[in-house]
Amino acid sequence: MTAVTATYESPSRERIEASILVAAEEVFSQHGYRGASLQMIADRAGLPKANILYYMGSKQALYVRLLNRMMRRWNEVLEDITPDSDPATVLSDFIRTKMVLGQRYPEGSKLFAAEILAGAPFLGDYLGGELRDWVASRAAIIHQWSAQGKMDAVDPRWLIFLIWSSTQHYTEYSAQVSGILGRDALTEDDLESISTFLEHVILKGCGVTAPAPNSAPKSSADAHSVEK
Amino acid sequence: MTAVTATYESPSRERIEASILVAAEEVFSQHGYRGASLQMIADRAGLPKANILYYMGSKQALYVRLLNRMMRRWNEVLEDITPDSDPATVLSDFIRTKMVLGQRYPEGSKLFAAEILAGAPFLGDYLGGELRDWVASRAAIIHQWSAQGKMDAVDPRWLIFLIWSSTQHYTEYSAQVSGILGRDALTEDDLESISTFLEHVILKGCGVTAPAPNSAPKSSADAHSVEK
DNA sequence: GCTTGTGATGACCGATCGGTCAATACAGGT
DNA sequence: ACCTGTATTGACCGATCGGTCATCACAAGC
Repeated sequence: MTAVTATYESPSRERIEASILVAAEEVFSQHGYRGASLQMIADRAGLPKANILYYMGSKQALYVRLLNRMMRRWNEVLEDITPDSDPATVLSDFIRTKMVLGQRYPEGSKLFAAEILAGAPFLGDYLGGELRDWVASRAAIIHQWSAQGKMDAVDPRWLIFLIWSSTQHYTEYSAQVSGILGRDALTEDDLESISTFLEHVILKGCGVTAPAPNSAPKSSADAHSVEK
Repeated sequence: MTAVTATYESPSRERIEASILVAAEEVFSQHGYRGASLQMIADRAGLPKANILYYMGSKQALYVRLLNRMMRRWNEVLEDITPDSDPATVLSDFIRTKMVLGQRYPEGSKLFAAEILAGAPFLGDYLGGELRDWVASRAAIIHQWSAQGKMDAVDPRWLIFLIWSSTQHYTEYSAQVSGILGRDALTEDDLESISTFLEHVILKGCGVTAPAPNSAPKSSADAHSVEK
């Protein structure tokens, strides 16, 4: 093999791989690992089945690759916070970031959900390791906020789970939500309305005082209006 | 056929059917409709595969029967509320009932979740019909509560979804929750702690005055019995 | 023009899928 | 003993599963 061509990643290859990943994410997220078939993925990608295996190696490798990609997307938005951070700003950012993430990668979010439903056979280590540490560190900071009187003395873990569940609901249960609302999909207004609602209820419910005095960088976070 | 024996439902038959339903609920909830196989169900039930078909007719009939059973369980705990009901009591009961329901039927809850993830191919009509009406009627009452100044002017639909998502999270994401907590399963104390947390945050977050700490009949303020 | 490495794919493999069926066992009524 | 309807199950069906492989197309280097 000539070194020149070997190190060169053909752009067509990248495009093909990307289309396979998109198709696979759709199928896996709908039917889970076992329920998905390479034939369905191939049909959706407009390729013969053998090509899927040529580019991805195996069904499992393709699945793991999708999971890793989703974990990477997740990690990209994990910002650092300190006990000195303003709880209102941090929690508000957290809620809105999770909402945006679920809307940006709906198939990836559903893929993750299906993996958890199946008992996390491939993500068990991640949950008990990396993610567990992330939760522990955040929980410690939230705990300090409580100790400093910045918010109610709630269990930080339950608060984190509350934000996760309430935001992810709108991507993973999109079939239920749109079925009940009688709409095909959520509109931009819906999403803003939901984000504002969650912000209002969770911040107020945790006894967090109004947003930071210095919320300059944030543009959309100060849209709260509902008050009693 | 002799009428005597024909109308008689053998108790052994009921026992066998029940064991099949239990096994099938486990497999379907983990792998979804497509990912589940009759062989897996048969093995878990300790029966030959042909018996599953003999008792249940087909894979789809078995699946639909499980879904209907879960919907029935759900409907059993849907109590009637009126605009005169106390919001704190109703919302508190709602939260705790949903938590108990998820713990009592974890496999059924996951089955439901997998069905929604797959796009609700079998429950589409239910979501857009019966359940949609249920949500609409509850939303109307919650809206009246807001108008009467009993709580903040939040969108009732988002509130209902919030309670659904935050409670179901602990059954459907049990693999994630226990992985992060480093525990095999949630304890009784965990469940009480979570229920109290959700009650606190959601009621306070919606501007509802807190009810009695226990789910027992109210003691403080307007002790007005809600039940029929 | 021949070689070589990469991309592409139909044909095929054994295993498993949902489902059918014939054979068998068995209990109750006559 | 015989008949009849139910219960049980191994064997089998065509379809599909994930995966392999031989073959072919094609562009680059010699």
